[in-house]
Amino acid sequence: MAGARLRREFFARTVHEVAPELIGATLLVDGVGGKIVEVEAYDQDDPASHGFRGRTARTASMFGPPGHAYVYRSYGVHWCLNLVCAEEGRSEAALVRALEPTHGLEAMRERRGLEAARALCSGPGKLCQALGITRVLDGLPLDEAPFELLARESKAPLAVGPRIGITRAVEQPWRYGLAGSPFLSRRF
DNA sequence: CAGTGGATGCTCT
DNA sequence: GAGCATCCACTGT
Repeated sequence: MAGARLRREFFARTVHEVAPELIGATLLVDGVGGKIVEVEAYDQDDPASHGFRGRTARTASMFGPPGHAYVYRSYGVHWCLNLVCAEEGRSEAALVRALEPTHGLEAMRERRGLEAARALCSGPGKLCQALGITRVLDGLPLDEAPFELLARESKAPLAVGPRIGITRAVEQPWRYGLAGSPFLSRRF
C-alpha cells in the first residue's frame, strides 16, 4: 500500500528528480485519495510553466517553499494541484494529473456523480473535484492536515512522454506515469 | 472510436 | 480581450 510520510525535504530538489519518484506515492486529502499514477514537471526556464514569466499573485505559492501545494483554476472551471519543488524563490512544481482511487471511493463518487472508479481521478481537474481540492488549499504544507502524502513502497515501472494540453515546449518529455495503469488521463 | 465546441473565471497583455 | 497545465456532451463515422 503506502510507506512513510513524505517530508518536506523530499521536495527540496529539482522537480526533474522529484516528479518520477512521485509515481506510486499515495496522496490523500482528509483521508480521501489514492495512488499517484501520473504527474508532469514544470520548471523555472520552461515556457509552458506558470512561473516562467515571473512571480504573480496567482503563482506566489509556486515560488514559495517546497513541500507545499500550488492550486490554481484551469479554464475557469476546474482546479489543478501542483506539488512545489526546489528551493524557495525558484518556481518548480509537479502537476498531479491522475490517481488510482484507493481511499474514500464513496466520497469521490458523491462529489463526481460517477460510478466508474477509472474515471474518478483520471485527470487534473477530475482528481481535484474528487478530493475536494480548491484554492483554500493553495500554499498549504503537504505534510500537515488535511494533506497526507505517503512514499511509494517499491519502485514503479515508469512511462515517460510529452506533456498534455500545453502549446509551448511541447517537445519536453516531462510527463511521467505508472506504466500500463488503467487510471491514467491518457495512454502514453 | 475521433473530432468539435461550450461552459466558465481569472490572469496577463 | 485573448488565452488558457480541462472536462463533458454531443456529433459523425
